[in-house]
Amino acid sequence: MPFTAYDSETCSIARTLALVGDRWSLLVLRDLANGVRRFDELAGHLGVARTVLSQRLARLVDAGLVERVAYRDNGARERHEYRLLGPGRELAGILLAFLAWGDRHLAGPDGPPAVPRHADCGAPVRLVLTCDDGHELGPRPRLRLEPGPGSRLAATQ
Amino acid sequence: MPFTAYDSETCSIARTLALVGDRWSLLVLRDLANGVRRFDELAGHLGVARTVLSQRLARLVDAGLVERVAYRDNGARERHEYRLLGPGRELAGILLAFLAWGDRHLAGPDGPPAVPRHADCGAPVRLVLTCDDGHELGPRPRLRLEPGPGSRLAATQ
DNA sequence: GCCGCTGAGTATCGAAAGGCAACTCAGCCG
DNA sequence: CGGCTGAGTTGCCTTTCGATACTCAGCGGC
Repeated sequence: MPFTAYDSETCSIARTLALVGDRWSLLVLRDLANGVRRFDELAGHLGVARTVLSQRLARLVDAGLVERVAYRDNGARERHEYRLLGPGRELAGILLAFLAWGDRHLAGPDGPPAVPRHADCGAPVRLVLTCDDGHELGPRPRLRLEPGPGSRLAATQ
Repeated sequence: MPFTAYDSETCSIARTLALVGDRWSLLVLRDLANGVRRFDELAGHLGVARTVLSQRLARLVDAGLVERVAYRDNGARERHEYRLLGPGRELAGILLAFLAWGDRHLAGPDGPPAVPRHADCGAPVRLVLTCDDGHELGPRPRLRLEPGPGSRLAATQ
């Protein structure tokens, strides 16, 4: 059965991309993961249009990746900030994969612009690809997607 | 120094997103990694507009992730297909990270729609996050991006 | 008590990107 | 010679994006 026999949109890659696969969502999540929490800070740092930021945050809140939390600065009026929830924090793997690839292929001669570290021990962090037989796969793994229990056949063709 | 002091676009995450961070590029790469190589097959399976597919393939070829190779079916005229190059195959980590997240959070009750396997031994494959001190970080790692040698300060502010 | 400031958005409008359908183009086959 | 097929390109329309301007709520100063 060729790969094209399976519905493209059912795949978890496609579903996840539909949620966060635009130009800005992952950058918003990156900033949230690094302590940038307020609307104007996000807009200023990312350079995203405020309308778009507003929509993206609403979508992320809706999907349960982010929560909107009230706060109050020293005698200022109550405002809201955005914080990662558990599912949002689990996106770290995606962000690290982007980071690692960019470091290998798009970094300038000075080296990587940013290094991810374990917040608890301070050591650099890396993603490792292993298979259940215990092989460690290198950076260019040969692998194949096979249909799982939730697979569906493509509607057309 | 707060995270916002560093230029958002210099980050490898931002650079990689600028290259493949749209609705379709990663799906094209997913299909290429699974043996779908021809323009019409890709267009049909993904449901992407042919114009957009054409642009995306051109960009991927340009960036060196994909090559355009001539082939000839039994006595048909020469045509071209698209194949992953090394840097394109290295995107597997990104695809697997999307897949894993989607399986955890967006899969239906039937389970994951697709399972990634090591092409050599057939065993399922997974991404593991470790730090250089040997800790294995769980699915919700607490980590922080710190400036690396190639970091740059933000232009404004 | 009014004024203006600030953070956090919405409104509006032109520009860019995406999608659909129709057209082109090259060569093989009958 | 005319049609078929794979691989795009062209044109047109719709949706999304981005920039600027406006709103809104409350606090602090005067």
